[in-house]
Amino acid sequence: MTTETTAPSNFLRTIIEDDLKSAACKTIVTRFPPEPNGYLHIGHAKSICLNFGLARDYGGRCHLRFDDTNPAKEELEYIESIKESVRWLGFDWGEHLYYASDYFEQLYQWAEHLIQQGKAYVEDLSAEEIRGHRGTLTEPGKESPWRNRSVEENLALFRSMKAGEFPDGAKVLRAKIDMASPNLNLRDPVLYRIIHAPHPHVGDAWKIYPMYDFAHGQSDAIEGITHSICTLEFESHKPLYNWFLDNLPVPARPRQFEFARLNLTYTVMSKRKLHELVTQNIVSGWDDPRLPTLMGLARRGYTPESIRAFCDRIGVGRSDSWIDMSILEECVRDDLNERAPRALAVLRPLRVVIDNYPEQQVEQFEAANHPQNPEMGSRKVSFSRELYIEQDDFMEMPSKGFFRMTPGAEVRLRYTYIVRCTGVVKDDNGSVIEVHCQYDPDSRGGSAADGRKIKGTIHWVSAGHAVETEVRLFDRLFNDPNPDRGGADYKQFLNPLSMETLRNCKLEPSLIGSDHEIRYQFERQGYFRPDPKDSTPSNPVFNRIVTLKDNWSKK
RNA sequence: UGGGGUAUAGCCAAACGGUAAGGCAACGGACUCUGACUCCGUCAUCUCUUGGUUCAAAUCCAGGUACCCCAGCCA
Repeated sequence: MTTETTAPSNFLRTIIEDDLKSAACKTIVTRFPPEPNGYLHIGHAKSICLNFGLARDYGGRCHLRFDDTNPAKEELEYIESIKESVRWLGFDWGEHLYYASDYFEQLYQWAEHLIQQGKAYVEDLSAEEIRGHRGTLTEPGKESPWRNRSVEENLALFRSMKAGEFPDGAKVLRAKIDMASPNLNLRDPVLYRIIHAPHPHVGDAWKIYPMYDFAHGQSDAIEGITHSICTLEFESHKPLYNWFLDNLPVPARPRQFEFARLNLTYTVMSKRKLHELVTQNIVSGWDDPRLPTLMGLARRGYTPESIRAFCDRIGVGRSDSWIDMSILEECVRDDLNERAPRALAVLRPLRVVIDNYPEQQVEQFEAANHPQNPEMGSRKVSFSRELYIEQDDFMEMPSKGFFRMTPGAEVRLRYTYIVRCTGVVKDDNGSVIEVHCQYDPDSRGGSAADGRKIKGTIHWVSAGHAVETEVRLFDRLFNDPNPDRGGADYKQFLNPLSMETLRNCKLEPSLIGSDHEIRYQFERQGYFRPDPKDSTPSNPVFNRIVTLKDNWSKK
C-alpha cells in the first residue's frame, strides 16, 4: 500500500505550531465548509485534505459544516453527495457534522443585537439602487436615505421581514459600517435578505436568510474553530469577518487564514463550467470519468490514496499556481504500481498464428500477479497456436529502435516462448491482418536454451481463450493546458479524443467477474478497472485510469 | 485609478539575517521477460527589478514592474 509521507512545511503549519507552542490554543479545530450547491471536485479535495490533515497531524479535530445560507441554490442531494465524497476521500468528521442553518436562531438574535447597538439598519432601496450607492473602486459610496432609522423602527421592520410580511427583495438588513471604506466589503454590507423558499435542511422555518459574511465567522465562533482556512478571494472579507466578531458577544475568537485554490491544467473547475458540460451532454454526467469531480475521478478509478498523495505533493501556498495534470496522473501510477495486479489484455488485436505449434495443443503458464511482490501470487494463462497481439507491437517496416515484432526478428511472448515472425497476410488495402510465426520450443518459459538475449517482450492473449470486452480509453478533456484562459470559449479546446471506446478488446479470462473495485495493470499499457456503472459479468466494460509512462513513444 | 494580495528552476515548493531543502518534469547511465517499476548521477553562484542597510540579504528598507482578488440581496 502507499505510504503517505507527511506533508512538508507550509505557512499554515508554521502558524499552528507557533500557536500550539505559545498556547494561543490548546487544540486546533478546523472545518471544511462546503455550500451544498454542487458536487465536490479535486479543488475541494485540496481543502479537505488540508483541513482534515492539519487536524489529524496536530491532534485536533475538523468539522464538516454545510454553509447552507442560500436555499435558492442548495439541495439535499448535494448534502448527501458531499458527505459521501468526503468519506470516500478517507476522512471522518465523527460527531462533528454541522449546518450553518442550525445557527439561524442565534444569528438572528445577533442581528437584533446589532440593530440595538445602532450598527445595523433595514434598507428599503432595491438591489440596483444599493449597487448605485455603493460607489466604485476609486469613488466612495453614498449613504442610503434609510441608514438612520430609529432602533425601534429597524427592529419592527426586521421582525416583519422575519415574519414573512414582505416579498423577496423588498428589504434587506445592512450593517452600518462605512460607505467610504476603500474595502468595498465594508460599505454597509447586506446581512439578511428575504427569500421565500424552502430550505433543504431547516424546511420553511425562515423567510429571511443570512449572507455568507454574517454567517461564517459567527459559525466558526460557535463551533470553537481556531483556524478558519479559506481561499484567497476571501481575504478582502477578513476585516468584515473580524468586525462581526468584534461587535457581537461571540463565545470565541476564530482567525481566518487564506491559501491559494487549486488550478489544474487541461481541465476546468468552476461550478458553472462543470455544470455546462453536464447539462449540454458534453460529458455523460457528474461522474463522467473525464471530469475533475470526485465522483468522476472515483468512477474513472482514481484511488482516494492517490488523491491524498496528490494534495500532499502539491503543497499549500498563497501564490496563484497551476498544477500540471501530469502530477495527478503520476500520483495514481505511484499508488497503483504497488497494488494493482498485472494482467494481459490486447486492446487493438492483431491475429498471430504460430505455424509450428501443434494445432490442438494448449499449455498453461504461470504468470506473476506482481513482478516485485510475490505475495500477490500468480495465475495460469493459456497459450495456444492462435493468439492476439497488439497492433502497435508489430511493424512490417520497423522504425529505428523498434524492438517488438517485425519480420525475421525474434521477440518474446510474455511468460511463454520466443517467436520469430515469418510472414504476414494482408487485406485488399495492403494492411496486415494476420502474422505468422515460428516458435522456439526450447525457449519454454521465455528464456532461450542457449542463453541468447531477447530485447523485446510483448503481451498476448490466446485467441481461443480470450474474452471480448469493451474498453474505454480516457484522455484529457481539453487539448489546451488552460482552457479557462480569458476571452476565448473554453469549449473550443475540448479534446475530441477524450474518450475512445474500443469494442473488441481481448482480455485474459481471469479478468472477468472480479470485484469492480480492483484496479489492474494491463501490462505495458496502463491501469484499468471495471466501470462501476456499466460493467456486468456478461458485458464487461473497463475504464482506463491512466496509461503507463511511455519513454519510447515520447521521442 | 482606491484597497488587499503574490512574485524562488519548465511546474509546485522550503527557507524566518549566516551563504538557495524536497517533489514532479527533463537529461545521462545501470537494471529489466512490462520501452513500466527500481537504482545511480546531473539539473538556481542565485530568489521579478533597481538601489540602500549589514561582516553577511531570497529574507530588512526605499522605489519600480508584472499578475491575482474586491463594486451579488452568491459562497
